[in-house]
Amino acid sequence: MRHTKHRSDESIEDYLEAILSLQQQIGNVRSIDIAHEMNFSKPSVSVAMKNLREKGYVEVDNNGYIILTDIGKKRAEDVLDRHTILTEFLIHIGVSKETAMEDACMIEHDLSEETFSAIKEFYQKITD
Amino acid sequence: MRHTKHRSDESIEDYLEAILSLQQQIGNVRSIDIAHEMNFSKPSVSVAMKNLREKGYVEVDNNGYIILTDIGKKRAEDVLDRHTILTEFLIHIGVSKETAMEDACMIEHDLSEETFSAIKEFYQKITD
DNA sequence: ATTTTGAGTTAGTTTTATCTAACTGCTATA
DNA sequence: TATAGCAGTTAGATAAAACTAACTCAAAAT
Repeated sequence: MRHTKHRSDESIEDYLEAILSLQQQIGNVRSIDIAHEMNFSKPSVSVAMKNLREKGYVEVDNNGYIILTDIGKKRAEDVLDRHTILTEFLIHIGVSKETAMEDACMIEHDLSEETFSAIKEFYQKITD
Repeated sequence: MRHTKHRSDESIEDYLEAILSLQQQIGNVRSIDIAHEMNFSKPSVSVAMKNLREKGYVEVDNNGYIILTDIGKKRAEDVLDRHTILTEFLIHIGVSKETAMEDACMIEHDLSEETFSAIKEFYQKITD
């Protein structure tokens, strides 16, 4: 037996999000940067990058820089987009910035497309 | 190294919530009822109940019925309360009932007290 | 030129929560 | 009364994602 609702690929999305975010901040991204950013050990990131590579989300160039593939970039942007909107929404309804960011991070992987869209539209409506 | 933000006791809370919900529906609750409700195997539930017992959340009487302790009941009610409010909020902003329930279930464990309160208050405000 | 440092990998461990298989023991039915 | 079935448990397997220890290898510093 298997639970029907999966917590789908939360770890993958966290890594992709961190990679994109780091790219925007510092340009070229290495494994070690991800480790520092996420507070994980080097081996954890090494194994995770191998996984992302095998799934076609990233490539690694000769200098060890991690490059998002098209699908990797798309997924990373999706997650970051969710993160941003959720954070803004939570701040708008009175949550402190820090908590809003933390909680957005917790739930950004779990919300269905339907719910995310609804929140997005609702937020746009109330911030007119 | 350890991630700072824990996905705290999600499984425990899911079981407690199911127990309370079943109590309300059918009265006395056995392990097998939980297994059916949650679509888990009997051994999974058996082990989980042992865990809940050791943590002081439930007791089991001579007939095999599972009783929530005071702290178990409190925590179960907390989770169910979150579940209800979140579901109502999502429905209110246009999410279908089914998706709202599913998504509430996914995020009810993760939101901070601060965020949950903010959503609760916000929801009360907009439904006046 | 040797040593140190830094990045990355490999191997093996841990934890958690699921699973299946197989057992116990009670209850009810044939 | 014997058997069948149901609830619960135990033992062992699996999977994911983290960890530490220890290695390689190249670049930088002494």
